[in-house]
Amino acid sequence: MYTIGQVSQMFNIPISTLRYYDKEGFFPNLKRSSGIRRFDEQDIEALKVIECLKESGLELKDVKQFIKWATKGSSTYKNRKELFEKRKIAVEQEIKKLQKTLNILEYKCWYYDKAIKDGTEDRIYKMLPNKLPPKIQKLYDSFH
Amino acid sequence: MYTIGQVSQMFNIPISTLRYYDKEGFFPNLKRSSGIRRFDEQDIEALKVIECLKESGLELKDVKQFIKWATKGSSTYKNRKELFEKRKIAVEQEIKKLQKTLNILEYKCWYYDKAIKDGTEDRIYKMLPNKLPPKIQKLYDSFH
DNA sequence: CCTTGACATAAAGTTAGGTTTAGGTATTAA
DNA sequence: TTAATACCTAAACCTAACTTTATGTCAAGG
Repeated sequence: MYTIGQVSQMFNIPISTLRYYDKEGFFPNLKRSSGIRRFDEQDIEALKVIECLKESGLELKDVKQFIKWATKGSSTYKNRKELFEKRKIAVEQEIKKLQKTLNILEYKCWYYDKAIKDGTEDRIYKMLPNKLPPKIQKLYDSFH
Repeated sequence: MYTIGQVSQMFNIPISTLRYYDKEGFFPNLKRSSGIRRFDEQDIEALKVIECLKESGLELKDVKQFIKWATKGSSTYKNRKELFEKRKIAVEQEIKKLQKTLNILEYKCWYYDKAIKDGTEDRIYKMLPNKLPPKIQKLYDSFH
């Protein structure tokens, strides 16, 4: 049995966050003695689940939904799988988008590196795209 | 010369967003005739810059800083490069984190796929980590 | 003359996931 | 006895990038 302060230390999560999770209903079985929260193994397990699902990029409302399904047992495996499947597709798209972003940034870095060396941007502006270094041209093409 | 409605259509950006950008000072040279905003080529160029920098994942306050530097000329190439360099490193880290997230999600998908096939999670719980399929074991190890 | 539509403003609302504040209780140590 | 801790609550605040709302101006068309 742990107090909120102990759980906070064990998981390195602010007390305010634990209270917030409680208020949001993430510890359906949390007990109290004379008003003070007492976290038992079940509550600690619930917290581990929250942490893990947050790690996988789920929003809290999805975590909540997942917990509901999990307490309903084996009839909800499909729902749970679909939840992760959807999130997986979203993450794959996020990664793709960030890789495009990275191309832009690498181009920008090259651009200003050259501007610094030349002392001016003029020579870059006058450069035809097909005269760019091959690697840079690839970057350039990837977002134009 | 364009009205706000025309610009909104040309760029597919809500009118409210354009007004917001204006209020935030992103169109330092925007003219008005009898109270109505008139966007000229310069303002359109400014908007293109905003769009491009937002594409590269910069926050509006960084976009603002960049514009300030850009109007100061060649003496700020270094500042501008550093801005992109920093953002580049941040994006690389975001991608790494998402790839870890993806590993968790792929594991979860495998897990529930198997639970659906078995009709129960029990057999997975009893499975030793070194008895997992090699690909799944790799995923599992990557976040444990 | 009246309505429609495009423009304008200021201020409040939205979202998520908390954090901070103000005020109160209960136990314990000096 | 009083001071320090650790706990409690409700409600306000935070960030970013907008969006919505309420209200108003102005010109053209029927």
